[in-house]
Amino acid sequence: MWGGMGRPKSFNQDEAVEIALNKFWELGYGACSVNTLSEAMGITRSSFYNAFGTREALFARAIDRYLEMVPTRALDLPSEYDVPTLLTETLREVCRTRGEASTAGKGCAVVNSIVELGGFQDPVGRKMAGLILGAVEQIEMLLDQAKADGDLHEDADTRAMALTLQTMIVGLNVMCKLKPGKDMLWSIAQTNLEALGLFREV
Amino acid sequence: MWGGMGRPKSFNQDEAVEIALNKFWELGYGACSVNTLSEAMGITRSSFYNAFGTREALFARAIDRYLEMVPTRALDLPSEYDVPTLLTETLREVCRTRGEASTAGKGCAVVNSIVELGGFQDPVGRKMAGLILGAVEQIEMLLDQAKADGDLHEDADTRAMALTLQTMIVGLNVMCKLKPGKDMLWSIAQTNLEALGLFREV
DNA sequence: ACCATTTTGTACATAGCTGTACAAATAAAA
DNA sequence: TTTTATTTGTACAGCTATGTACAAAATGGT
Repeated sequence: MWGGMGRPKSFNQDEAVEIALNKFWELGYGACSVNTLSEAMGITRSSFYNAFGTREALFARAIDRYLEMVPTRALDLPSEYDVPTLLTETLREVCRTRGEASTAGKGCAVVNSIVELGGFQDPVGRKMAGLILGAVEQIEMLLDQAKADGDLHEDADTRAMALTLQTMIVGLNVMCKLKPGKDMLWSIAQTNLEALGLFREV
Repeated sequence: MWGGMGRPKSFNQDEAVEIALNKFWELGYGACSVNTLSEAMGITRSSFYNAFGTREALFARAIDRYLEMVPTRALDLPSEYDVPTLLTETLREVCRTRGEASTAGKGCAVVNSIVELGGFQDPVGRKMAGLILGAVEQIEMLLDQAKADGDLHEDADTRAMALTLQTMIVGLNVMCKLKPGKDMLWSIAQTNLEALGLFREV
C-alpha cells in the first residue's frame, strides 16, 4: 500500500463533543454558531468542518453523549429495585441533578431542543420528540411489570400513567429553570408519585 | 402651543404587536430579528425602531398581548364553577387549544421563552419565570378555596398540589410539540386530575 | 403659506456567520 | 528522501444583522 496516515488531529474528538454538548445545552442549538463551538473547543472552523461535517451532525453526536448521562437513564437499565422504588429513586435523582447549583437552570438538553426547534415541525425536533415518546413506552413497560408484580392495581391505565409521569418529568425539566435548588422539584415529584400510588420510601 | 401632530403612523400598533407575537411564538425570541419582525409587520426597520425602541420592549408588549389569550386565564377570573370543575374545564381548554391543528406545536409563548432564554439566568427569562410562579400562587389560592368549600381534604398540601398542577400544565405545553391532537394531552390531564382528586365530570 | 412635529425611506459603518478554497504543516509508508 | 494522506491556518465572497444618522414626507396648528 502507498501513503502514510496523515497529520494527526490536534484535539480529542470526544472531549470536543463534550464541550459542544455543554454549549448546546447552555445556549441552545440556534445560539451555537460554528464560530462559538469551534472557539469553545479550541480548534479552527476549518478543523471543525473537517472533523464533524455539519453543525447538525455534531449536534447528533452531542445528544448521543447526553443520553449517556441523562438522570432518567436508570429506567432503561436492569434494576434490583421493584418498579415503584425505581421510579421514586430515579425521580429523586432527576430533582437532585436538575436543582444542582453548578448546572443551574440548564434543564434537559432534549426538552430544550424540542421547545427551541418547534417539536415535530422540525426534522431535528422530530428526532428529539421520538426520544421522549420512546421513554413513555419504556415507562409503560415498567408499569405493566409493576402490575404483574402486584405493585399496581389490575385496572390501572398504564399508558395514561406513563404519559403523565413523562409529562411531569418534562415539566420538572422546565420548572428547574424558575429557581435553583431541588426542594421545589422534589415536592412536585413526591406529590405526583403519591397521587399515582407509586411513591416508595427507601 | 406651537407645532402640529406630525406625520401619522402608516400602520396599526396593536396589529403590529399581534403579528410580532405570532412570530415570537412560532420562531422564538432569538430567531426573530428586527428584520424578520418588521418585514412581517410590513414596516421598515426605521419605523420599527421609532415605534418600539428595542426588540425587547416589543417582546414585552407581545407577551402582555399573549397573556390576554392564554387558556389558563380563566383561573385568574371570577368563576361560577366550584374549584375542581374550574380546574377540570380549564385544563380541557388547555388541551383543546394546544392540540389544535392550526397552532400545531407552538405551545405556550411563556414556557417557550423560559426554555429558550435559560430561565432565571436571563433578565427577560426571569420575568417569564415570575409569571409561572405567580400562576402557582393563584392555583394555591384556588385550592385553599376548595378546601374551605369541602372539595378538598383538610390536610391536603395545597402548595405542593399547586406546584404539581402547574408542572403538569408546563409539561402539556411541551408535550403538545411531540404530536398534534388533543387526545394525548387530555389523557394526561385527566389522569393527573383524577389522581389528585380534582377531576369533575360536567 | 409657514412652522413644528413625527414618521418614513435610505444610507452607512460595523460586525458576525457561512461554506469553500488552497497552501502550509505533520505524520507514516515506500 | 520522496510520496501520499490528512489536518490546520488563512483568506475570501456573500449574506445578514445591528444601531445610527439624516433627508424626505405627511400632518395639524398658527
